[in-house]
Amino acid sequence: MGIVRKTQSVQIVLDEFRKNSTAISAVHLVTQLSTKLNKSTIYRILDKLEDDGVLHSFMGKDGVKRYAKCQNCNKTTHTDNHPHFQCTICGKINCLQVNVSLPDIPDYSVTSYQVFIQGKCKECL
Amino acid sequence: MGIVRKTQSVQIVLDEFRKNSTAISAVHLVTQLSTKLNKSTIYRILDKLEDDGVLHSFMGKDGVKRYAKCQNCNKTTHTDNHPHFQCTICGKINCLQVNVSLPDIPDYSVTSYQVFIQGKCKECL
DNA sequence: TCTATATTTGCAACTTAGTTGCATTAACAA
DNA sequence: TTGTTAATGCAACTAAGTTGCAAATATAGA
Repeated sequence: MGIVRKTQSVQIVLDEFRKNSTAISAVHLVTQLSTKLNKSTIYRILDKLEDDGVLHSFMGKDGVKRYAKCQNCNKTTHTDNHPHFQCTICGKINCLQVNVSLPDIPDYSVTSYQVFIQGKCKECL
Repeated sequence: MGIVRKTQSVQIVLDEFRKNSTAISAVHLVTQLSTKLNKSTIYRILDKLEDDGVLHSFMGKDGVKRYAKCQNCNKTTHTDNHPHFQCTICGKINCLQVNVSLPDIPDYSVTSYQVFIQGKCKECL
């Protein structure tokens, strides 16, 4: 359904993404905000913010869902063909501002794709 | 530690991958083989087969771990820069025999990456 | 500003994927 | 054939995420 009311809870969640440019896991937010917000509330807000195109989500190799701010997305158009990069040293996940293009794939019609990269980030190199 | 004994249980699990060329989720195997094998056994065998390079694993958008046969992998070298394709109609996930290459990424050193594609497969088009 | 209404929140209980410790069973080398 | 060691089953557990419902709160309209 998306966000319909600008509640305090929504502001608190959004503040975390303003502070932090890296992707944040749902679990991390739940523990981080445990004194301010309830678990269910956080999951529900994240869902709605994703609906609205404010955030986008992806699964980590660990099976934990992560969210990051969308750059140029809204409710109808979501451009998420940018890769996510996880540093194997510090663990941080960032959205990369590069476009990965796929080769031609016979017998399949592609509608969307995600790229997940592992390696070392500038700080850890 | 990898597989050290060719037990019946290992054969039963491998048979499922012989029957099926698509990726299989851990949960699916657990229910499929519930009369023959215990849940823990299946998870442990999958882990070991992945260790040995017989299978490779990846996370679905649903947070469920899936496994597929490796083509040219062994314990030491694992080449998994082939994409996984999930059909949005039939839900099946296949390994594509195409190589996706990444553009040059400044400030990062890449060690591995995964590509996950959604769309329609030949059968469902 | 006040009020009615519909959305949002907190809570507790639940679901589901995956893990662990331990006693028993089964491979397999000698 | 047997002793050793890995593999298995079981039951209990963990951790991420979901759900139903009653109470709280944002907001449109009076």
